[in-house]
Amino acid sequence: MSRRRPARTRPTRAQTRERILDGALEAFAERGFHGSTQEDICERVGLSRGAYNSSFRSKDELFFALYDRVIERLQSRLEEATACALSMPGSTADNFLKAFIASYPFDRDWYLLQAEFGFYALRHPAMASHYAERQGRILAIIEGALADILREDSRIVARGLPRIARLILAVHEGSMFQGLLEPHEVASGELLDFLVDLMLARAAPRVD
Amino acid sequence: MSRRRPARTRPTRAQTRERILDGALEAFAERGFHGSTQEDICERVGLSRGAYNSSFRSKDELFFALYDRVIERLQSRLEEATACALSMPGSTADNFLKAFIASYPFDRDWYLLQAEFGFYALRHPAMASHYAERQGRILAIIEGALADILREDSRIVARGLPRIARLILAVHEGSMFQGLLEPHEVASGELLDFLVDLMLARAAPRVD
DNA sequence: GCATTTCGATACAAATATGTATTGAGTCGG
DNA sequence: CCGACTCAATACATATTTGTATCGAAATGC
Repeated sequence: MSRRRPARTRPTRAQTRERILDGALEAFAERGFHGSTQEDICERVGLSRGAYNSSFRSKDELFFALYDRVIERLQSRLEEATACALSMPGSTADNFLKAFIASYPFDRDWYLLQAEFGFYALRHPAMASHYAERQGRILAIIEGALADILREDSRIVARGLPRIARLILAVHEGSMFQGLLEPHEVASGELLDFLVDLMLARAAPRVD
Repeated sequence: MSRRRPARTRPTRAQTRERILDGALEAFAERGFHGSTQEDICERVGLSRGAYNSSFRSKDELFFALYDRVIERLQSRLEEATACALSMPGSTADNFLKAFIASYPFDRDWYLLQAEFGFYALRHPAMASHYAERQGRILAIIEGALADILREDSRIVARGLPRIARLILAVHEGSMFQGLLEPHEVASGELLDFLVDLMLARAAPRVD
């Protein structure tokens, strides 16, 4: 059949773009934004700088492309986890919170990269609002989930959902850092679980 | 008198060293480690690269020198605050914790720099243990202070002092970040105070 | 099939950063 | 005072890194 296309021997543009982003994720996580070079990024995924420069106009453009990809993935991941956790009936606030927290990415590269984004934003005011807006969505997801699951648990809700969401986020970040620095000292999720215990402490927090 | 020395017109070596470190603190905070150049650092304090290269053999050497200076300052600051807070008799756990927390540096440059150190450590395993050891001292200070002031408050202590200290540290870091990103949304110390409220919540955190 | 276009590799040019060498002013000991 | 020495500024050489230009292979449209 003349219609038959020869098997594709060359990857599509989008595919190589993704590969470059993969390399950038690794490189940025390992060496930071300024510490990563084109060569460094390309080597990791077996491409040449030609592909890099053909796909991205500048380092900043790549950076923001990667940023969008990461945020989108996190967002859908959290939304999915929330929907899933909310769908199982009869789960307690405690269960839900821990399940939700467990859905957070405890991934080294991911954490380092998103921290990199954060510090980039802190250092470039123009970026700050953009980043804050994205972070706001994450906070909104957390708040929404909390509001749903804790509807009756007024002793929690009364403390202010937004602040609780921020606290969860803060502990997650700080805890990730400590966990990566001293893996044997801090288990992933440990501090967050502890925080949840504190928040949900029954009227009589048992002392043993 | 022949003994009389002419007034010194040239700064001592140590003084210019300190000035360079000052410039580096600013530069690293604003642009990060890799993003800062010798020129950048020197300009901020009105020195030339000659002074830089005369004072430090390499960028890494400067980095570690700055690191030591920063850690020392934090350590003495926390120790002082602890001693001071402990010395006033009759203070409640709540008061103490908040006073202690207030003594933490909520300083933008300082935070960014120490974060820079942290990520440097995460990325250079050889540095990690060194950094962790320093952080361990900070944690020990917090633990010690907590142990002293909360001696009787077993419902807190029973939860595990080390974990509490780590939680405080984690919240401080995460809270600093959020506060710098959205100053109008998150007041400095707000999340830490909130955490303390959670931990010290009276047996009946009932809301009404 | 063949011409055109696309994409990625290689080669090249320019900019930037680091570290060394040199120079001259400032300091210290006799 | 005077020579030896120290330190910081300037000038220079080197090394990286980026971005552009060019070229060849591969895909697409007629």
